[in-house]
Amino acid sequence: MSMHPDFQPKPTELVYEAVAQHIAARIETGELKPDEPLPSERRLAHEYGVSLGSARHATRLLRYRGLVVTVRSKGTYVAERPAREEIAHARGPR
Amino acid sequence: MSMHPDFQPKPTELVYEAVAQHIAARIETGELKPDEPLPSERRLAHEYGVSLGSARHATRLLRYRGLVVTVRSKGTYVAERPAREEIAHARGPR
Amino acid sequence: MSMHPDFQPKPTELVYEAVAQHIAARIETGELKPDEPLPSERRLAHEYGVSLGSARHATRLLRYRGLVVTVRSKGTYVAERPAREEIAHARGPR
Amino acid sequence: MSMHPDFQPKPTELVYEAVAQHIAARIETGELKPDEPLPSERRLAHEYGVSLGSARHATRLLRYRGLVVTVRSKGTYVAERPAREEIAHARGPR
DNA sequence: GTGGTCTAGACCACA
DNA sequence: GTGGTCTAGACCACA
Repeated sequence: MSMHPDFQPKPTELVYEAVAQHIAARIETGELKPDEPLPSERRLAHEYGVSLGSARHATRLLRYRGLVVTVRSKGTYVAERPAREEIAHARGPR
Repeated sequence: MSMHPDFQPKPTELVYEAVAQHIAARIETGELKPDEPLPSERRLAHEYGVSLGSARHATRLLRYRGLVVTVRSKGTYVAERPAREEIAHARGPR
Repeated sequence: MSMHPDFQPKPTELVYEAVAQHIAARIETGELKPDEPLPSERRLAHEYGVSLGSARHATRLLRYRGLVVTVRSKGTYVAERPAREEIAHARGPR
Repeated sequence: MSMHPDFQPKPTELVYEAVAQHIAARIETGELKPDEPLPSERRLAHEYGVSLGSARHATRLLRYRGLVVTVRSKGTYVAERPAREEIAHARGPR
């Protein structure tokens, strides 16, 4: 169903949280680079085999966490590294 | 971003409505006078920092409201005062 | 290109008008019945091989002409016969 | 004025013919490759320092001569080689 | 050099 | 998963 073999949410997990963490990992590993666009929300929904609403919830979560920035009518982009680290600190060091 | 310092649409506002109201105010104050041409739609898009489509939507609105008249291939002009007042009355006094 | 073999707009025609008339004919023949939903605008765009904007323009036209009613977030439906006939009369018999 | 140093139409030449021939030469030399888009007509007008109308006249000429194909709302593209040669023959060998 | 039409495709509010 | 809004930018008809 999903195009991402690593993406196997446990039945107990929230689907949008699982998607968000999977995308976050793709950013962390550099597969998705700063200032590059994420796939569109429709495409993410399709790639992960989830509903459009869940894909949106996932990108909203990433936005709140500072990992991505959304430009209306243009797309959602991976945030630049400094912005991402500031946010990570605000939530406390790992 | 925009050349008009007063023009700061809130993210919740419709962009074309905000542009239309800003232009309407410029007509009201006499900055744009009867029978004078508005800036072209391309120029309005640039001045307000919006897409051509939104600028066109804004002038269409002003046309419906009787504030301007459009002549194809020529331009869009501020309507003469009587026409503007008729319309204003039809919608009821403020 | 398009899924509707009858749909062959001439290059001189307005695309959205051609799409609107083709859909109107499908309503007239009973292929699309009162209170039934039209295909979504995205689907219409795909079926007729036009952009989403043109498909939207076509349904807007049908709405103005009273042939369909649109419910936001739900879809666009074929208007009930009485409403359609009122409108047709208002424009005069053919 | 113009960005193309080679482009120096003689005062006796038709401007659009001179532009068309300059673009034809850019295709011939491979600077503009098959299936690649030409600059937009607005951009061509700017690059060659001519009016928008002259730029359009030039691309229309190239279209008649089979050197480019225009896709409405998309752009104008260098024709594939076979198509170009057929046309050249129809006009007689060089 | 204007307004008109059109493409392709993004996110948003809502149900 | 719909219609609504919006971006960016193409060619077209006309004056």
